[in-house]
Amino acid sequence: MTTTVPIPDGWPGTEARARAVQEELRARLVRDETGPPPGTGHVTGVDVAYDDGRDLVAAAAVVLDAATLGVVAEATAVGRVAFPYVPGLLAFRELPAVLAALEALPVPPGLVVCDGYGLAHPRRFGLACHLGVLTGLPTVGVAKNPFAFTYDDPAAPRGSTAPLRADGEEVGRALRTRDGVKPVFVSAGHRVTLDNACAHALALTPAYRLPETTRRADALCRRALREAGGAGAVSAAAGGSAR
DNA sequence: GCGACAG
DNA sequence: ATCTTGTCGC
Repeated sequence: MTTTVPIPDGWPGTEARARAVQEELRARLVRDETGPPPGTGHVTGVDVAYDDGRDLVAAAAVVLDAATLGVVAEATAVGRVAFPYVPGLLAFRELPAVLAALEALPVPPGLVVCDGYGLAHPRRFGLACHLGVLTGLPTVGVAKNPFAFTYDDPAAPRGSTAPLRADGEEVGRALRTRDGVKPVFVSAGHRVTLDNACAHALALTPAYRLPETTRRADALCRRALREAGGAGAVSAAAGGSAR
Protein backbone atom coordinates (compact mmCIF):
# COMPACT_ATOMS: atom_id res chain seq x y z
CA MET A 1 0.00 0.00 0.00
CA THR A 2 1.46 3.34 -1.04
CA THR A 3 -0.08 6.78 -1.04
CA THR A 4 1.17 10.35 -0.78
CA VAL A 5 1.03 12.01 2.61
CA PRO A 6 -1.26 15.01 2.13
CA ILE A 7 -0.68 18.45 3.52
CA PRO A 8 -4.10 19.38 4.93
CA ASP A 9 -6.15 22.03 3.12
CA GLY A 10 -5.50 25.48 4.45
CA TRP A 11 -2.26 24.48 6.18
CA PRO A 12 -0.55 27.81 6.97
CA GLY A 13 2.44 28.90 4.95
CA THR A 14 3.60 31.72 7.21
CA GLU A 15 4.35 32.08 10.89
CA ALA A 16 1.78 34.83 11.31
CA ARG A 17 -0.94 32.69 9.79
CA ALA A 18 0.10 29.70 11.91
CA ARG A 19 -0.20 31.73 15.11
CA ALA A 20 -3.64 32.89 14.00
CA VAL A 21 -4.69 29.27 13.46
CA GLN A 22 -3.58 28.44 17.00
CA GLU A 23 -5.68 31.26 18.39
CA GLU A 24 -8.70 30.01 16.43
CA LEU A 25 -8.39 26.34 17.32
CA ARG A 26 -7.71 27.06 20.97
CA ALA A 27 -11.39 27.91 21.40
CA ARG A 28 -12.26 24.29 20.63
CA LEU A 29 -10.00 22.79 23.26
CA VAL A 30 -11.87 20.68 25.82
CA ARG A 31 -10.39 20.89 29.31
CA ASP A 32 -13.21 19.67 31.54
CA GLU A 33 -12.94 15.96 30.87
CA THR A 34 -10.78 13.70 33.03
CA GLY A 35 -9.86 11.38 30.18
CA PRO A 36 -9.58 7.60 30.14
CA PRO A 37 -8.16 5.96 33.28
CA PRO A 38 -4.60 4.57 33.01
CA GLY A 39 -4.34 0.86 32.35
CA THR A 40 -7.50 0.59 30.24
CA GLY A 41 -8.07 0.49 26.50
CA HIS A 42 -5.48 1.69 23.99
CA VAL A 43 -2.62 4.14 24.43
CA THR A 44 -0.93 5.36 21.26
CA GLY A 45 2.47 6.97 20.88
CA VAL A 46 3.27 9.28 17.96
CA ASP A 47 6.65 10.67 16.90
CA VAL A 48 8.39 12.16 13.87
CA ALA A 49 11.90 11.95 12.39
CA TYR A 50 13.50 14.15 9.74
CA ASP A 51 15.99 13.95 6.91
CA ASP A 52 16.62 17.58 6.00
CA GLY A 53 18.96 16.61 3.20
CA ARG A 54 16.26 14.68 1.38
CA ASP A 55 13.45 16.97 2.58
CA LEU A 56 11.78 13.92 4.10
CA VAL A 57 9.67 13.49 7.19
CA ALA A 58 8.54 10.18 8.67
CA ALA A 59 5.87 9.74 11.34
CA ALA A 60 4.93 6.68 13.35
CA ALA A 61 1.92 5.76 15.47
CA VAL A 62 2.20 2.75 17.77
CA VAL A 63 -0.87 1.45 19.61
CA LEU A 64 -0.26 -0.29 22.93
CA ASP A 65 -2.60 -2.26 25.15
CA ALA A 66 -2.69 0.05 28.17
CA ALA A 67 -2.87 -2.87 30.61
CA THR A 68 0.07 -4.91 29.29
CA LEU A 69 1.94 -2.29 27.23
CA GLY A 70 2.10 -4.85 24.44
CA VAL A 71 2.00 -3.62 20.83
CA VAL A 72 -1.46 -3.89 19.27
CA ALA A 73 -0.87 -2.13 15.94
CA GLU A 74 1.43 0.34 14.23
CA ALA A 75 1.48 2.62 11.21
CA THR A 76 3.95 4.93 9.47
CA ALA A 77 3.74 7.80 7.01
CA VAL A 78 6.47 9.40 4.91
CA GLY A 79 6.26 12.70 3.08
CA ARG A 80 7.74 16.15 2.50
CA VAL A 81 8.36 18.65 5.28
CA ALA A 82 5.35 20.99 5.53
CA PHE A 83 6.75 23.74 7.78
CA PRO A 84 10.13 24.77 9.26
CA TYR A 85 10.91 24.30 12.93
CA VAL A 86 9.88 27.42 14.80
CA PRO A 87 9.67 27.36 18.61
CA GLY A 88 5.97 27.57 19.45
CA LEU A 89 4.90 26.32 16.02
CA LEU A 90 6.12 22.73 16.18
CA ALA A 91 2.67 21.35 15.43
CA PHE A 92 2.68 22.77 11.91
CA ARG A 93 5.88 20.87 11.17
CA GLU A 94 4.88 17.54 12.68
CA LEU A 95 1.12 17.13 12.43
CA PRO A 96 0.52 16.42 8.72
CA ALA A 97 2.64 13.27 8.91
CA VAL A 98 1.27 12.32 12.33
CA LEU A 99 -2.33 12.65 11.11
CA ALA A 100 -1.55 10.41 8.13
CA ALA A 101 -0.02 7.76 10.36
CA LEU A 102 -2.97 7.85 12.78
CA GLU A 103 -5.45 7.52 9.93
CA ALA A 104 -3.60 4.46 8.65
CA LEU A 105 -4.10 2.60 11.93
CA PRO A 106 -6.43 -0.42 11.73
CA VAL A 107 -7.69 0.10 15.30
CA PRO A 108 -8.87 3.11 17.36
CA PRO A 109 -5.93 4.94 18.99
CA GLY A 110 -7.52 5.64 22.35
CA LEU A 111 -5.41 8.15 24.30
CA VAL A 112 -2.58 9.68 22.24
CA VAL A 113 0.76 10.51 23.86
CA CYS A 114 2.75 13.19 22.00
CA ASP A 115 6.48 13.88 22.10
CA GLY A 116 6.25 17.55 23.08
CA TYR A 117 3.87 19.90 24.86
CA GLY A 118 0.16 20.47 25.24
CA LEU A 119 -1.01 23.40 27.34
CA ALA A 120 2.55 24.24 28.29
CA HIS A 121 2.97 26.56 25.32
CA PRO A 122 3.37 30.31 24.71
CA ARG A 123 -0.27 30.54 23.57
CA ARG A 124 -1.44 27.51 25.59
CA PHE A 125 -1.88 25.46 22.43
CA GLY A 126 1.03 23.10 21.88
CA LEU A 127 1.33 20.04 19.68
CA ALA A 128 -0.82 17.79 21.88
CA CYS A 129 -3.68 20.31 22.11
CA HIS A 130 -3.57 20.84 18.35
CA LEU A 131 -3.66 17.13 17.56
CA GLY A 132 -6.52 16.61 20.00
CA VAL A 133 -8.68 19.35 18.52
CA LEU A 134 -8.06 18.14 14.94
CA THR A 135 -8.86 14.50 15.74
CA GLY A 136 -11.20 14.76 18.71
CA LEU A 137 -9.02 12.25 20.55
CA PRO A 138 -7.85 12.63 24.16
CA THR A 139 -4.18 13.70 24.08
CA VAL A 140 -1.31 14.41 26.44
CA GLY A 141 2.15 15.87 25.91
CA VAL A 142 5.31 14.41 27.41
CA ALA A 143 8.41 16.45 26.59
CA LYS A 144 12.08 15.77 27.28
CA ASN A 145 13.02 19.41 27.88
CA PRO A 146 11.52 22.28 29.91
CA PHE A 147 11.20 24.60 26.89
CA ALA A 148 11.07 28.17 28.23
CA PHE A 149 9.27 27.29 31.46
CA THR A 150 10.45 27.37 35.06
CA TYR A 151 10.26 24.59 37.61
CA ASP A 152 11.86 23.36 40.79
CA ASP A 153 13.60 20.03 40.66
CA PRO A 154 11.19 17.32 41.92
CA ALA A 155 12.27 15.09 44.83
CA ALA A 156 14.44 12.11 43.89
CA PRO A 157 11.92 9.21 44.07
CA ARG A 158 10.00 8.12 40.98
CA GLY A 159 6.54 9.69 41.01
CA SER A 160 7.66 13.01 42.51
CA THR A 161 6.40 16.13 40.74
CA ALA A 162 6.89 19.88 40.67
CA PRO A 163 4.80 22.51 38.88
CA LEU A 164 5.94 23.70 35.48
CA ARG A 165 5.12 27.39 35.45
CA ALA A 166 4.59 30.18 32.98
CA ASP A 167 4.10 33.53 34.72
CA GLY A 168 3.26 31.75 37.97
CA GLU A 169 0.53 29.68 36.34
CA GLU A 170 0.88 25.88 36.43
CA VAL A 171 0.84 24.86 32.76
CA GLY A 172 2.30 21.41 33.27
CA ARG A 173 4.36 19.33 35.65
CA ALA A 174 7.93 18.08 35.92
CA LEU A 175 7.50 14.39 36.66
CA ARG A 176 10.25 12.09 37.91
CA THR A 177 9.67 8.78 36.12
CA ARG A 178 12.86 7.07 37.39
CA ASP A 179 14.58 7.48 40.75
CA GLY A 180 17.20 10.21 40.57
CA VAL A 181 16.93 10.65 36.79
CA LYS A 182 16.07 13.89 34.98
CA PRO A 183 12.28 14.39 34.98
CA VAL A 184 9.99 14.52 31.97
CA PHE A 185 7.67 17.47 31.38
CA VAL A 186 4.00 16.58 31.22
CA SER A 187 1.10 18.76 30.12
CA ALA A 188 -2.53 18.15 29.27
CA GLY A 189 -3.65 18.18 25.67
CA HIS A 190 -7.33 17.73 24.76
CA ARG A 191 -10.00 16.07 26.93
CA VAL A 192 -7.52 15.06 29.67
CA THR A 193 -6.66 16.64 33.03
CA LEU A 194 -3.09 17.30 34.12
CA ASP A 195 -3.48 14.86 37.02
CA ASN A 196 -4.59 12.11 34.67
CA ALA A 197 -1.88 12.96 32.16
CA CYS A 198 0.73 12.46 34.88
CA ALA A 199 -0.88 9.19 35.97
CA HIS A 200 -0.63 7.94 32.40
CA ALA A 201 2.98 9.03 32.11
CA LEU A 202 3.81 7.07 35.26
CA ALA A 203 1.93 3.99 34.06
CA LEU A 204 3.89 4.13 30.80
CA THR A 205 7.32 4.28 32.44
CA PRO A 206 7.84 0.96 34.26
CA ALA A 207 11.43 0.67 33.05
CA TYR A 208 12.69 3.82 31.32
CA ARG A 209 12.58 7.59 31.71
CA LEU A 210 10.44 8.08 28.60
CA PRO A 211 6.99 6.50 28.08
CA GLU A 212 6.90 3.18 26.23
CA THR A 213 4.64 4.86 23.67
CA THR A 214 7.27 7.48 22.85
CA ARG A 215 10.09 4.94 22.77
CA ARG A 216 8.20 2.66 20.39
CA ALA A 217 7.10 5.48 18.10
CA ASP A 218 10.59 7.00 18.05
CA ALA A 219 12.20 3.72 17.01
CA LEU A 220 9.56 3.10 14.35
CA CYS A 221 9.65 6.51 12.67
CA ARG A 222 13.46 6.37 12.49
CA ARG A 223 13.23 3.01 10.81
CA ALA A 224 10.58 4.28 8.40
CA LEU A 225 12.86 7.19 7.49
CA ARG A 226 15.81 4.88 6.83
CA GLU A 227 13.70 2.67 4.62
CA ALA A 228 11.97 5.55 2.85
CA GLY A 229 12.25 5.19 -0.89
CA GLY A 230 9.66 6.93 -3.07
CA ALA A 231 7.88 10.26 -2.84
CA GLY A 232 5.42 9.34 -0.15
CA ALA A 233 4.11 6.25 1.58
CA VAL A 234 1.71 5.20 4.28
CA SER A 235 1.60 1.75 5.75
CA ALA A 236 -0.17 0.03 8.60
CA ALA A 237 -0.01 -3.29 10.34
CA ALA A 238 -1.97 -4.98 13.09
CA GLY A 239 -0.74 -7.85 15.17
CA GLY A 240 1.99 -7.65 17.77
CA SER A 241 0.64 -9.14 20.99
CA ALA A 242 -2.72 -9.65 19.26
CA ARG A 243 -1.53 -12.72 17.42
C1' DG B 1 15.87 45.44 20.95
C1' DC B 2 18.30 40.64 21.22
C1' DG B 3 18.49 35.94 22.29
C1' DA B 4 16.37 31.41 23.96
C1' DC B 5 13.14 28.21 23.17
C1' DA B 6 9.11 21.44 22.47
C1' DG B 7 11.23 18.59 18.01
C1' DA C 1 15.49 17.01 15.28
C1' DT C 2 20.44 15.84 13.59
C1' DC C 3 25.75 15.51 13.19
C1' DT C 4 28.67 11.04 15.67
C1' DT C 5 33.08 6.32 18.45
C1' DG C 6 33.89 4.32 21.84
C1' DT C 7 32.92 3.01 26.33
C1' DC C 8 31.21 1.80 30.95
C1' DG C 9 27.85 -1.23 33.16
C1' DC C 10 24.03 -4.54 34.08
